[in-house]
Amino acid sequence: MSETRTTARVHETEARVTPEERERSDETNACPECGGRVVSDEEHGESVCSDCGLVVEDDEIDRGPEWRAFDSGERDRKSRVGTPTSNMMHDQGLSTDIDWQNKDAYGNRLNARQRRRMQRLRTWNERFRTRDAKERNLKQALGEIDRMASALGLPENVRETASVIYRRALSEDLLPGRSIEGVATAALYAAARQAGTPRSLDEMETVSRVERMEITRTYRYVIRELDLEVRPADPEEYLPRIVSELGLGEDVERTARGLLDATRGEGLHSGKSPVGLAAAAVYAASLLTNERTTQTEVGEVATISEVTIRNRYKELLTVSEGAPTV
DNA sequence: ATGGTTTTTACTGCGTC
DNA sequence: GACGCGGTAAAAACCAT
Repeated sequence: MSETRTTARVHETEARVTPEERERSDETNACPECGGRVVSDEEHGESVCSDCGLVVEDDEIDRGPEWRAFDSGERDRKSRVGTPTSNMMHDQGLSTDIDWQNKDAYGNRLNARQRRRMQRLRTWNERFRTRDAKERNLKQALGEIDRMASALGLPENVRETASVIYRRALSEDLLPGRSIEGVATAALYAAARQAGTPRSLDEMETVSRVERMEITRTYRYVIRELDLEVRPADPEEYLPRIVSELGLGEDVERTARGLLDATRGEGLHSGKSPVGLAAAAVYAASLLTNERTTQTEVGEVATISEVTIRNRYKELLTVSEGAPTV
């Protein structure tokens, strides 16, 4: 879905043309036949040459009132100029509303047969409209997912997964009451974890437009409702990124991985934040391999406090004492 | 809502460059 | 003196109940 760029621009905002400008521009327009002056005939939506009568443009939209009006009251009633269309409305304000009252245009009551008919029309009209709303919703969400994913440097397949999750959430009606942003973020968060390239909540928070609490709440909700199975993130999955962001070498990563493996069964990992463990492992490994870095630096790229790194890395080293790694 | 656990914040002292 | 590091206490956040 990467190449699906929206090619169809909805509507270029049309420059408003005041009647005066139209008059003026018409003056300058020459008739292609006889070279005479072309004037616009608003009443019929045509542009006509005043000399030879050639109709130059006949498909203009006539924005004028429907009939001639002789006084202001009549003008109000007969004008067909309504609310301007706007891109703020997803359908440009052009969708149809079918009145709930069972009356015809003259205010007369409809008979039973007509009422049933109208009821059916209402139903379908509503169905089409909500389908449109979902499409629009999806479009926005996918854009959002794309934006966040690239900000976090997440690969293509994660975006795929995220959009699948989002689609499912949408089709199971999980959206009402929740923000598009929030669900999109939750979907991406889940997708990243499933793909083995997790991003911490802090990172998600920095690229998302919704705040942490909503992300977690929505995330839990989505996971539960869709029965997504997400294992707790493995600290090792954070290693490559932390290491590379610090510009450390391959053996640091290997050593860190060794430390994590060596301590895996010791109950050290459970209940602790995976990022914290990973950060600590990297720091410890940097000591072991003499590729120095500082706790502060590691903490920064992993968004973890130095205190946590200190606590974790001491545990890592003492527990893995017996089994020297490399 | 509550309590237990983990993480963060803020502050301190020590040693080194 | 700035910096990296270690430690502590209290606050905040998180999670299961």
